[in-house]
Amino acid sequence: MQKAAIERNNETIAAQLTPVGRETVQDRVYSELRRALIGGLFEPSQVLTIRGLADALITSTMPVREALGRLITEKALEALPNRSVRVPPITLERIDDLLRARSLIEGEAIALAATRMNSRQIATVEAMLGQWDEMRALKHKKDIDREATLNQSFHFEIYRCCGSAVLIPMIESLWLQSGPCIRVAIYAFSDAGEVDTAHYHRSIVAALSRQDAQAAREALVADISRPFAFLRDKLQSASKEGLRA
Amino acid sequence: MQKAAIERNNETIAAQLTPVGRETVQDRVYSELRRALIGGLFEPSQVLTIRGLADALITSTMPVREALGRLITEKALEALPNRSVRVPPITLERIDDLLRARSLIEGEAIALAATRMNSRQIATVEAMLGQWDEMRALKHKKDIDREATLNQSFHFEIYRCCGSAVLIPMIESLWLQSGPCIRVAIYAFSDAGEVDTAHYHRSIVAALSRQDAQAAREALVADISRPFAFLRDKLQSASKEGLRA
DNA sequence: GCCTATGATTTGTGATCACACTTGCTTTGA
DNA sequence: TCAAAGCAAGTGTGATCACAAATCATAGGC
Repeated sequence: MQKAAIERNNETIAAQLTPVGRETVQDRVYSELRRALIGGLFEPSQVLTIRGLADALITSTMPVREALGRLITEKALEALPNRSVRVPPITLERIDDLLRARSLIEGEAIALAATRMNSRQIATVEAMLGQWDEMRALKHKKDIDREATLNQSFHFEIYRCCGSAVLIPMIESLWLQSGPCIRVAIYAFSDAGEVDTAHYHRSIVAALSRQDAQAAREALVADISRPFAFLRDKLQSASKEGLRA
Repeated sequence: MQKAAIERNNETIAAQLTPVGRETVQDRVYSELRRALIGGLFEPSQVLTIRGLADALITSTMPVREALGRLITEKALEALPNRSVRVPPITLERIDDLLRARSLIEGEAIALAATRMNSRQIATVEAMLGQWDEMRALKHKKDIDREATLNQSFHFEIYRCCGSAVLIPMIESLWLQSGPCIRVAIYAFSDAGEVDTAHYHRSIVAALSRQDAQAAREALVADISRPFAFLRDKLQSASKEGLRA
């Protein structure tokens, strides 16, 4: 019987080869736009055009328009009555609204994670803490993008442990929505001698490692509140300036 | 100066005319599919094809594929690795997951609404309660669709008062995701002599009218838990049957 | 000089076509 | 008789075209 031998042969080949994956152009465009939005590459109120993005990404309009449609439904972008699309502007109400939603949902996610993380998973996030300190020690000209990426990985590594397939996409949507706002705040931070972010992360990890859900939630809320509060103050003083002028 | 007169004239005309709206085909397709999903017209695990839907809706494939893409990003539909799309199947984990998320977010929304609703808004939902009783009294062959629609209006009328532009789309997404599950439960309910839904709604309105956020939240959670719990039991006994067979 | 109207350009939307991949059935060969 | 190869129908994806609406610029009139 040849069959079993052929089967075995195929299996050894399969073990050595890594699946090639069949990502569509649309998926790549979508991911790229997500990355740009969370990273704050687009500024609030900026208008995006299908053809402009298609040219920038070197594709046709088709994948771009579908990606834009998806981003609009998750409120990462906004469809104006003129049918043009822009990244949502920052308002005081929106900042408070986003912060409340993020505290609620990410708080719930981390509380769940606190009761479910095993020691290996905790070790992973602890290692990321180390990475963070390391980068900080080197202090190579404040690489904001790397810091932001690491921060994102840190949070989502934890959220993934909550075991909820419903909450995680919602958190991603919230990050997408708050991305442009946060980036504005981060830049302002970096000018105004920022406070120690690592401190909050350390208390999060500490709470997780002793399975203290409530403490983890509180530490997380403190962590994500900081840039929002900063941005809030900045916006309020700016609007006062505007009134005075 | 004619200008002011013309302006006035235009305004009086504008006051009499109702905006015609420029809904695109894509929007209509999207709304229609949403309605179908929340209403449970599609059953869990059912596969949907672009061309099939386009034929059913009498349009081309273009609006349909964009609408499907949007529904996939909000997890109302599921993209299989084969690139075909289906409505997500029901599992026990998913039921618990959805119920937890809905309790959390809709609970927060109603708690916010409880502190913000004015007497006119409360009167509106009270009136809906009356409508409900009325329909119930007539008892015309248990019009499940009308009941479901009224139930949806009742809930969203309240949620709209929470004043959060972030929470409401999330709630809509959750209804979209739980629509197919709920419908299965509702049908089972109607077979198994259902309990009094109106009771829960009455206690919700009572809590709202005395601005008791905590009581409103609890009543709401009890209301939305019921079909989920029912479905959960049904699924568990079904899987036991499956094992026995 | 400022406002209004007319034209050109840009932009989103929908339809159609071409292509690649999947799926299911039929046929063929051992 | 059964399994594998091959063929055909179906399906998603991306590109291009046609059209309508919006935006912008320029010219004309008060």
